[in-house]
Amino acid sequence: MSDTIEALQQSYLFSSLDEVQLKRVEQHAVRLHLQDGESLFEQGDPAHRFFLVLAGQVKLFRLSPAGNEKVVEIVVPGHTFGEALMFLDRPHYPVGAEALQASELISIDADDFARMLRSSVDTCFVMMGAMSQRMRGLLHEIDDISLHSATSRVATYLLRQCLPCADCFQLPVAKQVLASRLSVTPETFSRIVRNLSDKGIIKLVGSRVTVLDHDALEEVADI
Amino acid sequence: MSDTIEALQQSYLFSSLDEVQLKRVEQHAVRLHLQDGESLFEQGDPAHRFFLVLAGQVKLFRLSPAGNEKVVEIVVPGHTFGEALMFLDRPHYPVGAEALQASELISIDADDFARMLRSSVDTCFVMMGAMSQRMRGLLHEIDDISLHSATSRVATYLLRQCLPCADCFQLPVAKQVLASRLSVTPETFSRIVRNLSDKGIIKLVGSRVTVLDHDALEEVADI
DNA sequence: CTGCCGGCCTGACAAATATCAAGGATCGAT
DNA sequence: ATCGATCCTTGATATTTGTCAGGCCGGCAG
Repeated sequence: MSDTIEALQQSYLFSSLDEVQLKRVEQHAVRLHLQDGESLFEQGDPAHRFFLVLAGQVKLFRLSPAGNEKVVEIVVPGHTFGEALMFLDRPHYPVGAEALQASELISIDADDFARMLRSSVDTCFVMMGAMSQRMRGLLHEIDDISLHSATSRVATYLLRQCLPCADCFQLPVAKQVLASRLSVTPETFSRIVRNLSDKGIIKLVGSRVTVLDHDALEEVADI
Repeated sequence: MSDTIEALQQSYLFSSLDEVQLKRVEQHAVRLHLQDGESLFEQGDPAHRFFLVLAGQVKLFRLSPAGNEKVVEIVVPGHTFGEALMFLDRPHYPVGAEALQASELISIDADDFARMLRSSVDTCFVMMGAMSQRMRGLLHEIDDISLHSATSRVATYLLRQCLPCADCFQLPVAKQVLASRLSVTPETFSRIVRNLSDKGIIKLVGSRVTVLDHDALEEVADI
């Protein structure tokens, strides 16, 4: 079995497809490599393809008219992006995409995939489940931005990151990118982190974070 | 043909269903009436049903731990809400819902509708299109909140509202609700509107808005 | 080694927005 | 018409966060 098919199968979006369908997807799929900092598409470009990340990191971001950038999502290996657009009439990417590291992607033709979807209700349901979850995520973000302070957002983020490991982890991206993801300026991010350090709630060395006082951090997060 | 079926047919979500399917949906559908201010469900309630608004207005909102409220959407007749949840595992409403006026709704059983969806790929596609659009809306809102000032948001809202009619319209909801929808406090909303009035860009009498200087408003909106 | 560059931190300051408190308008019910 | 409740507006003040400018540090090329 081809490399590409194997990679596809491991992503939940394609998990309900049978052999024939997968082969068909593969025929319209293209592998591509992005260098660190390379742009994949710009906000507003017509959207004929969607993507699966195999390795690396890709940031999705919106630009303000003034040129400010808000990172909406950081896509990591195993995840897809842009697939929800194929159900719109004349789809355009609502965000820009740029690699944060050297990255490997598979790019899939949207029209062909949509045609194929018509023969797999199961995959439609997988798709709808995925979209529903993403909507929940977006809603949560709106909630976060409009009902919580910058400090609370940073604290919440730190708590989430330290869930899997025991109170200690690496920030997965540059601080300025993270700051944008959390809708604060790099300066404010730096100050908030410093504040938490001063209070003995966390320790930060480079991009290595240690949560010292979990309860206090939850207090600040104001969940 | 029954009242309910007729109402369903007019909503895009059900537009691809045939007679039999519609009848089936109808059997699990319930009409309900809400009084002004009456709550439909609370944030966190298990979500077994979704809704179609026939008349009135329903606000969807999130609550912060401190009890602050952010209006996420104001649902008007012909539109559905809550349907995206049926693809999640153990769905809970991520928002609360409350009538802003006396309202008429149809409530539809989610599980039954989902079962029926399996026999109508067309409707799946309608559904996915709707979800995709809603995601675009949410993304736009994130953009709005994090990349634009309160003034810009208010101006943008006013511009959108005056698109259909010629520079003159009624605010569809109480100002405090609108303020929350735009993620500002009622006080700030009031001040912004006053500011625009003082500059001769708009005129506001009660809830009747007249846009006097369209260009200037676009300037402020900073689209 | 040395100097440069990018990312990050810090301080002083400015701006936007929220908060608190009070007064005024509006509308429906009596 | 009057009363009361609710919504809206306004002013004074506080807070949060952003902006600008400069300095620091670490990695990398010369």
